[in-house]
Amino acid sequence: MQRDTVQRRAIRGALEEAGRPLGALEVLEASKSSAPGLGIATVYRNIKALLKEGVVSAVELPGEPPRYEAAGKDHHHHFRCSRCEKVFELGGACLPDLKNALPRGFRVTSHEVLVHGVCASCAKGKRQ
Amino acid sequence: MQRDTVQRRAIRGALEEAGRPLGALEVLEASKSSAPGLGIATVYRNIKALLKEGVVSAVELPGEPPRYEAAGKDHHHHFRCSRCEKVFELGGACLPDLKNALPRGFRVTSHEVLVHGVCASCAKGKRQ
DNA sequence: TTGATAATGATAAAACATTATCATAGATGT
DNA sequence: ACATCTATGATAATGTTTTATCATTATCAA
Repeated sequence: MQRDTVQRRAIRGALEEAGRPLGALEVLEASKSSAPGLGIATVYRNIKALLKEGVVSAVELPGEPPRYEAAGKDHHHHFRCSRCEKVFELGGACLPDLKNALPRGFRVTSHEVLVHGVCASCAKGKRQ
Repeated sequence: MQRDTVQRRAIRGALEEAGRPLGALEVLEASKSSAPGLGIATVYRNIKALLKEGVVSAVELPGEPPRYEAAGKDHHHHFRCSRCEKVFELGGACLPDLKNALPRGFRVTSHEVLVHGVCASCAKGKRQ
């Protein structure tokens, strides 16, 4: 994974410009305009490479395949629209101090929050 | 699913007495003492039935199969030990008001929090 | 421009948790 | 105890996402 290809640029571009985490198929769709004929295998290959490079990070979700977003952002969480199933970034909301909630002896390394609901677009009754 | 069987009682008992959410295989293990020869299919069948009855509820986790816990508890979240991979209940910690963090027009229906870390037992260096 | 070889696309295969199948065992009402 | 018919256990099948394979294409240094 060291050559500069249309596909690779398209995939990386799609992830960087999406503004929200994308699933593998979403990446495929978003990249097709700049890389016609793009195949899903190439999407997976490049996502994996971008993860290893640290350019992209995975957003794991309960019960469904991971989304991917540009790495290096400030700490944030996510919102999943139950209607269109898109995931959005959610800045500014975070957990309070956990000390009192933790059982004795437990050590925290990280945490994640997922908010469920309906996004603005879907709430307005739009198709997507 | 209307007859009273050893297997059914064992599975339900395991879930009610675990004190933490169990995965399907954990349920199998925990139930085997009271129901020798128990098969995984029966575990899945009964978990499904217990879910429908509302006796048990699913705890969905990012990137791995759901755990199951006794239903009807107060709002709470979960802690996952990255060493033994067990999931524990975490009472008392919750999100602050989300109003300011939400994009305009987004509606919230629910949320979930998962705290990652090391449980007391693993932190002490125990095997499990 | 060419040659070496990495990357791609199509698709088969893998990995997984979960569900279906089916013969048999066992719970229930009489 | 009997007859009925649900629940079980073993395992094949499914559904889904991801990875491997491999012939072909395209990048890039010389």
